[in-house]
Amino acid sequence: MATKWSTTLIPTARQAPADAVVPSHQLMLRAGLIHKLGSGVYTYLPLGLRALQKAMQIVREEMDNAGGVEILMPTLQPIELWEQTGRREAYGDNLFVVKDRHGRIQALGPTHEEIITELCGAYIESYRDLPKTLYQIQTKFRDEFRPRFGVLRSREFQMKDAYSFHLNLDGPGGLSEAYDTIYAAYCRIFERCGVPYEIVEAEAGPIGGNASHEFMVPSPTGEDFILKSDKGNYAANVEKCEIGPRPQNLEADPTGDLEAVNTPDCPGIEDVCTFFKKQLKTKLKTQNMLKTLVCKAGDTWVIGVVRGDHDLNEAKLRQAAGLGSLEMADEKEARDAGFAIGFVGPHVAVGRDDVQLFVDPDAAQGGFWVTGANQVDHHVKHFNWTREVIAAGAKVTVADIRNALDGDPSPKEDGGILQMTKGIEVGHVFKLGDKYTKALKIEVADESNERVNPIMGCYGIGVNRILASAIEREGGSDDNGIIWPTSLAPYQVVITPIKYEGQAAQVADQLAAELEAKGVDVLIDDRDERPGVKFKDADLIGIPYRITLGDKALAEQSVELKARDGSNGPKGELVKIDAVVAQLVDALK
RNA sequence: CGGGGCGUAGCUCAGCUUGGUAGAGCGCCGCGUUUGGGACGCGGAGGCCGCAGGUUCAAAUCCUGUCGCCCCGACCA
Repeated sequence: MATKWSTTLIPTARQAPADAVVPSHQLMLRAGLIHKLGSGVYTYLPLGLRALQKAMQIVREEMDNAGGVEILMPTLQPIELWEQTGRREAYGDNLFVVKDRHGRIQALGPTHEEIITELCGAYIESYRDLPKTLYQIQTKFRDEFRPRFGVLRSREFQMKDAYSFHLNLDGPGGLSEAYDTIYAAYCRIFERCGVPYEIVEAEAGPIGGNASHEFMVPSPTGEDFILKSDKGNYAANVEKCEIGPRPQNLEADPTGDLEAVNTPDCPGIEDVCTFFKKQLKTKLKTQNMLKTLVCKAGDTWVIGVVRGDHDLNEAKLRQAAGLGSLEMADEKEARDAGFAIGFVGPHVAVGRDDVQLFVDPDAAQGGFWVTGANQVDHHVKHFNWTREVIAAGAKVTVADIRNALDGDPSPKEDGGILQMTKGIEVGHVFKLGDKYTKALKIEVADESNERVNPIMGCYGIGVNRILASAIEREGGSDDNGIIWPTSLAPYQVVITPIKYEGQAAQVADQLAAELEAKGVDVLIDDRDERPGVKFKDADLIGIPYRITLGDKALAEQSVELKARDGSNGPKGELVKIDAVVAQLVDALK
């Protein structure tokens, strides 16, 4: 049955609440798709739910096509599982934790690797049971430090998460095969949803190599930074993006004698520059400073040096050091170990055999450098690599350890230049390896009856982000409101009688029934409102086609058909009543 | 968690500096006139001025605390 506007709940608004700052958020509120209950928590109203369900159904169909089987796992998860995999710690405050009446602690699932792995352990015993791909579409909870942009970063959201289990990485039934299959399914999903997307390489994790890709919808409101080569053959998240070869020169001559400068209370790069300008009346640019970051891996200190205006990429540093894990050092611990945090310079490595020193090519240069003096409240100027570090007996390794920037050379070494854009992450595929099966001690018997940990892949899609990005996309909205892709639109057609009575009401009901019989979702605006209000609302909620029933057209046995995207002209076209259903069904294919 | 800002009608906001009967526009209800792109007139409803203390004869307004929300930043499978 077609829905009558008067019976459903579509609270449209002329103005968006002041809270909303990005287009999709404002329009989802104004069009009555969602209602905010608290920070990062939203009710899906009828229109929003219908659009969400359309997206879910597309995801479901394509996951099924890709060989996935649907299950539904609990939101409430025993904290012990999270402790066993070390992720209670790793997830930290982002994990919602609740205590039940018996004092047992549970996590509200932000993702389900632990749970699916436990499930695998319960029922999958032999290589004969593999491979297996299971998925669910479910509400996830993350205690985001900063929810924002409406449903783009909320604390409670809909996610499709899939997990596959395998004995091997390669070959038939291997992880890579499932990965490629789901990768292809994702392409179909986003195509069907009508959202433009780009696939970028993402941080690979334990397996390394090409083990992770993100599906991004290009948008200025995206929170992820993507770099693309202008040659079109490379795209990566900034977390992962490699930079092509850059010249280095550690042997350059000093610019002067090393000189200490008293820089009280200036631990940061900006602080020092400001201090130089205000107190010393000397101009100092951030790119003339060396940023020296202290990281720790086990008993070894790993020090990364990048130019003051660059950002250290911890994953790159970890790889350069050949380590499995690495983190920024605890400040107190580092101080106790003799690092003047905030005032560290590369020459701190001199005479210490518990320190590995790495420098980014852009920082491995001659010229005028200011850096920490390895003494609180002091910096040095005229720092020189050869004199201060190499001749002093410390070893330094030059490596790509900083985040890529707009204009950097492409790692493909083909003269390509990296360009930075922003994107909304709507999907992520990831080869996990045996991280979880190992941590939870899940084993299956292989062909020779050896007990082995299966390897896993995980594959996520942010379903409500699909909706937001459909609105954020180029052409997803105009001054009048949303313009839905037909596949996601809550209704494909809205029938707008100028007055819902007499012949107009009859024709409206009849057309609605015929369209519904053909599988088209129809909304009838039966409200007693002025035509202008109905038109504005129809535009705002973004239904792809509007059939307008007015006296003049009806007198000619016709209706007006107007496409929301303007594709059949600003005024639409006149279509005979007995032809409009066929024409619409055709257009909606 | 650090910095900044905001909580007054369903929404957008004024009023606060200089304490003295709580306001506008939109929305809502009633009546009438209207009826092809967010109509008009008249009449109305609706607020513990986020909450709790304090100062004062008197607090939306000043002070303290607290909660909520937003923005920027650090952080982030």
